[in-house]
Amino acid sequence: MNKKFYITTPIYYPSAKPHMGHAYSSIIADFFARFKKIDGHEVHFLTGTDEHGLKIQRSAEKQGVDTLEFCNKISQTFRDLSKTLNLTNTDFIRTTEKRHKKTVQHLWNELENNDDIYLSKYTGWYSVSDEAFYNEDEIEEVDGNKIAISSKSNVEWIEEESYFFRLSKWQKPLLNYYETHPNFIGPETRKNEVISFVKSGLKDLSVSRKSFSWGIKVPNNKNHIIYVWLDALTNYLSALNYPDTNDELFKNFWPASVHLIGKDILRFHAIYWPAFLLAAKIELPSRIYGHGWILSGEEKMSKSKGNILDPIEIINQYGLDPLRYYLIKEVSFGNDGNISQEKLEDCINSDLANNFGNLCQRVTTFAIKNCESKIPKRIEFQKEDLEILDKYKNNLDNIRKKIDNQNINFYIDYIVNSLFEANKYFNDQEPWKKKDNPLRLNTIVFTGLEIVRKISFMLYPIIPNSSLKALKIFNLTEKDINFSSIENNEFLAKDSEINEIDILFKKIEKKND
RNA sequence: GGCGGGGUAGCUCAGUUGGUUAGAGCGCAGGACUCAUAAGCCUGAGGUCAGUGGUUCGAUCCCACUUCCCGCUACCA
Repeated sequence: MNKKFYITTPIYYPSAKPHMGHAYSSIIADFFARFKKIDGHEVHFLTGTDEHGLKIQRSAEKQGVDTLEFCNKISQTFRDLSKTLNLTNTDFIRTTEKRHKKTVQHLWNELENNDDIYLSKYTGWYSVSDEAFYNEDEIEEVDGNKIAISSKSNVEWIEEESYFFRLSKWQKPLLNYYETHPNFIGPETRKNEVISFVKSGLKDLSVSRKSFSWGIKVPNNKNHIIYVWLDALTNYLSALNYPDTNDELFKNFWPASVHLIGKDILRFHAIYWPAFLLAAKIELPSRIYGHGWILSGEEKMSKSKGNILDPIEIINQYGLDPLRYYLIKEVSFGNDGNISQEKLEDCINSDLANNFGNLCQRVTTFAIKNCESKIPKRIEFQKEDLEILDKYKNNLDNIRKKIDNQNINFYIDYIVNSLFEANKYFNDQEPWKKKDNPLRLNTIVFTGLEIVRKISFMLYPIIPNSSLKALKIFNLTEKDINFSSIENNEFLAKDSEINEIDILFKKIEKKND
């Protein structure tokens, strides 16, 4: 039986068009999905859109369009983004789909039957203009009017009937779970935040709303709709056809291997979600990972600052793979990352064009000119050849381990180092001086080609299109890529034709200022 | 305010369970080569590892204080 891997992105809230943060989450998820795929796993990779809630309803009203039509349109832009980013997602779920409603209502019933949901009243100081509730200590009285201290807007006392989830009951089980499953939340600092939050005490959670209608109805009370988070989180299950636990998808892929999310929604994933699952007696996902934000030059991107880097525009200008590579390489995974167009250009020139692209080119061209355009047949490895080739062999398990710990930076640093070594190898061996020694020349060329092939395999999860382009040198295609085969030093078919390839990455001409 | 993380080369960041000359990439300067996208390779410049005090034979790494930055501190997601 194949090993299974189930990874999810957040489902995106389509109240606005996709931005770099969405692109980042998706690209990273795709990286893991592709890596696991070439490492022999059966992969389920889910992304989608979260389409309920007051904000969506209002946005649609504002534009005077039907709410579902509004969602259809914006959800499509996210579907398009998946294409643009070349994601290998195996499904795309929308919370407005029937399959999802069915699952959410089933889960609701489970929770209610287990006495984890009860009907009560929600009370609090509400500001209509802020759309927010405030605590007693966040308001003050001025001229007999209650106002919110932070925004100075009027607040009114609201009492609304609401269903509650007994979150408080799960405080101890959650803490216990965190302790017995130290890898449940990553990275470590986020885990600490979550734990300290839970330790500070959990109140029951209001899980229904009466004030608006755009959502999934509470099964036995049509006046209420289900709180968006209980709704949204459930997508990870509905995409596997839960509650049909005999369904192949569910049997194969639950519990999820990784829910990849941004740090801003960690609480919902690391506290509410596991609490819901515990209450419904469903197994918990293996890992929740909250990555950082993508910032533009130290600041959050904002229109007024004019520092927005729109993923689509960047891709149109530089291409997809450079963006994928840059985001994965330059952002220290787990932390916030500062990106800039200038750094992106530097990265393209030094890493992709000069280092990887040029390596492919120099080795290939040399082989074409000196080995009759064929992969050398007669070779005899020497110490220095095996030294560089065997290094890969000895690192595969280590790389797998690092990937399972989401240590993306290790992975890409390993590749970059390999590129330096490869270029150095070719330099030191000086095959252009070995024209009177065909055996040696052939061996060096073969070794060079093997290295290009190994590195191209490793680069596939990061820059799939470029990797495949490079592999055309050897007539290799996607189905040939196999991570384990990196330890094979004689993978390439000897005596087979070598193809000339176009330049992989064009250098960016930088402006002089 | 409380809890947590952090301040390391011009820039982005690693690292040290305390031990002789503190690392990488980019950028910068010089050199040898020429297969290659004037790419690659070699060498070098550049840091009082935020500050002060303490523990220690010895601290960038441990402790205390100071200072600056950031995150979390429940129902907008």
